[in-house]
Amino acid sequence: MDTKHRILDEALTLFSEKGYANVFVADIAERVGIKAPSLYKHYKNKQAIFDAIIEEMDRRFLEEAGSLQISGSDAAADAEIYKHISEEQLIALGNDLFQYFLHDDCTRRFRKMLTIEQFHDRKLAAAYTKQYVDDPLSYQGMLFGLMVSSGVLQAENVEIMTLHFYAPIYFLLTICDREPEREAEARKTMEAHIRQFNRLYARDTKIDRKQIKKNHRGR
Amino acid sequence: MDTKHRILDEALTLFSEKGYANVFVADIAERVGIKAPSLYKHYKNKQAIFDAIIEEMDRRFLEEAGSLQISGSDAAADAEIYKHISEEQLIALGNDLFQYFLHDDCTRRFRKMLTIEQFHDRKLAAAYTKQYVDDPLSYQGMLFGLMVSSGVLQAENVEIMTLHFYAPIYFLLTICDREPEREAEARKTMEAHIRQFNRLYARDTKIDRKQIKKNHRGR
DNA sequence: GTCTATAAGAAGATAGAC
DNA sequence: GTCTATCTTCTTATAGAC
Repeated sequence: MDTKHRILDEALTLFSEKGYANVFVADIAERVGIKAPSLYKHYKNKQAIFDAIIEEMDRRFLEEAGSLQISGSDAAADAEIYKHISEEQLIALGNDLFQYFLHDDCTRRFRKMLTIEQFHDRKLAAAYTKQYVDDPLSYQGMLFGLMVSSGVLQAENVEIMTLHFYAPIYFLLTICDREPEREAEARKTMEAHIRQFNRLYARDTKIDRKQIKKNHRGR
Repeated sequence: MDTKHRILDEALTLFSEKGYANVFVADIAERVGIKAPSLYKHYKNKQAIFDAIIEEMDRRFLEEAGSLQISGSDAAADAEIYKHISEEQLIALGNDLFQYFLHDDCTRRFRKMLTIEQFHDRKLAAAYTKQYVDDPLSYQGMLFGLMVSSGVLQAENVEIMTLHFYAPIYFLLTICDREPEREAEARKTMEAHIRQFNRLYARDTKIDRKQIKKNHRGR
């Protein structure tokens, strides 16, 4: 990786941990293995580094069109799978989504950076909402629409169904960003969430009430 | 309000908008109507102002024991209401919860401040998780437990049911913190969320499938 | 492209008068 | 308790040699 790109990488790491204002140009330079003044040969100033990160990630998201997709592959392929999805497949895909958001180092650091900087100006607020609210809801809403059409799931309101699927995942994600040691717990909760979600919305599953009572006592 | 307290108030406003590092002692002083050096007669340094805010809010939350309670009143009273809750009551209480979190100026600014500073150290991360994750889930979980016991609602897993109730509300709240102009939309979504939540978990409501199809076409 | 030296300016904090 | 003046330190950024 060339110096210009390594600067962005190290800056993103630092910005995502301490926030823009608490990171000094010298800190970034040190991690790259150069002195601060050398950095100005690559970027006009500190703000230009931040802007370059935003631009780079914008480009990346557009390229992949993937951060919002459950499977990460293309929409047409997803659509076919989702028309006949099983509970286990739904869980697997929820896990993939979680895995991607949490363990792709770039998306994780970028999300944390946006979390810290989201109130700084309207552009960053809009970027956050697009990445983590509107785009995921729109893409997943399309998939759930397919599932309802094909009769796998049923709902009064598909948008709310999508919210019921995504909001808990988002919620658990923010916990892991803040306290990574809670990841195992969050993963278990997410699996239980998706199972219960699937049963609530499944077309033909009748809930066995005796089973419910038994589970209840067992805990 | 005395100067000492006005300093905290103005500092909280600034910290919640710009983050600790981007707020200068002179900014706080100016809003209070004094000069920066005068401020040091009230607090040892800038950090002490931040710490005092955290302490003050801790004290406030303990006193009210209220940020986590759906109704804001005491738990015993809530419990009685919730044993026989109707859909409209559930919505009303969701609205109250939303109203409180968004429009109590102190809690809103404090939440935004913690959002910005949550990655700064483990104490702040823990404070965030306690306030906006564990305490609400614990309190609301207790209420939903009552509702299940009394037979108003049913669920395989009450903790997940609570997550299904709270996570969408939390999600909508973060949208409003970031982009207040989306509040009206968020309130509508929240009402639809609670209605659908109630129907999904209601004990005796059979979903009318013809009605679903009709609604679906109608949109 | 990287370095050393350094300028320029900001921001936190103190001294001491009133 | 509030002010003006000032100190100190830190941080960004530039100049200019190699």
